Amino acid sequence: MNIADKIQETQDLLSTHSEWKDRYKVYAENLIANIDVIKSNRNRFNEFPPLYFYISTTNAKNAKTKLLLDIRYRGQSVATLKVNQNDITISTKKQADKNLRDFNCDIKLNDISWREKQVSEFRKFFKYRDNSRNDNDKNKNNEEHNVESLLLSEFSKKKSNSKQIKGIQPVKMCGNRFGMPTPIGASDHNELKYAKQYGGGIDIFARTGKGRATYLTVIEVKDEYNPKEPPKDALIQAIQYAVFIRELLRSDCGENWYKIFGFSGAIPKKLKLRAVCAMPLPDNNVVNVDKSFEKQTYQIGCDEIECHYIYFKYDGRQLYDFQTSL
DNA sequence: GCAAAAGCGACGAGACTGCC
DNA sequence: GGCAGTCTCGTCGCTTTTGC
Repeated sequence: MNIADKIQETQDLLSTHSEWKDRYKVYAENLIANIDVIKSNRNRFNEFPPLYFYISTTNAKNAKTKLLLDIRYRGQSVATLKVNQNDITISTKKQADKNLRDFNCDIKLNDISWREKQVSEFRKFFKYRDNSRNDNDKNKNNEEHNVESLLLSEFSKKKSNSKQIKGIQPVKMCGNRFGMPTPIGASDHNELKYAKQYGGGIDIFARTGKGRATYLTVIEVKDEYNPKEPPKDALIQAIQYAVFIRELLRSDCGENWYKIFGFSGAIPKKLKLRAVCAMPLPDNNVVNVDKSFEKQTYQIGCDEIECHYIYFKYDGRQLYDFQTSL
């Protein structure tokens, strides 16, 4: 099946199952209603790399009375932050076992105040820890989460002279990292499924470009170069998610989502979305990596999807030597 | 408890296309 | 073809956090 067929297949799937339209309409209304409360609560404390805040659609929806943020290290949840009118507390109840197993962290926090000394020790522990995980890990997904997290940090930089790729900013929810959900499962490259609220999340959702030429960009991340799963497979997955974003923006609640994604104007008549595969290349430079799809475009009605790649080197700790068509 | 460093919002300049 | 509109990026100054 070629890419145009994959796009058509995704569109057909989304029009056959229209359940998502109402659901995403309600999500958008809830998110917009809570933006002020999330922002004002979020302003009460700083982020502390290499720990980062993540918010889910569910927590954003319930933020009115209590804001819950997931604190992640290398993309893995290590604590939960609770913010309400009276206090800011942090807990590792759910994560303590894995914190010890994966990172040798034995600091347990039991819903204690954010300003306690123990909490600053918890932050310090991760700040001065070598950016790696213990070897007993059976779950390979974690490497992908780390690459994803490192890419997000890289893309979030504001000073252009320290950025590997200029003109890119992740879509965030009031300053928090945010996994954009979709109602489709595209992770099995053989079969696309409609998955209701259990669909795949977009690995990295960003705005790329400058000025008027700023486009929403779906980035599918892989943690290694695997000939059995070539860049084009990851690209197709990104395209399928981009088709969903296109359908979402062209639905009743599209204008709301466009605002949530960081734009202040109206949705352009001709909307351009970008789909990107991002993956590390092997060290030995032996692989003649596929760039054939660079800047290829596919029409969906008046709109279009443009294909790109981001390749880089990854040594298990950091990313370097970026190459991109963006 | 205080000074230095880091985080972060506000605002304006620069960049760059979409639309008339 | 040109300019208005709308982004990213740079700078500034305030706030939070760290380190001693």
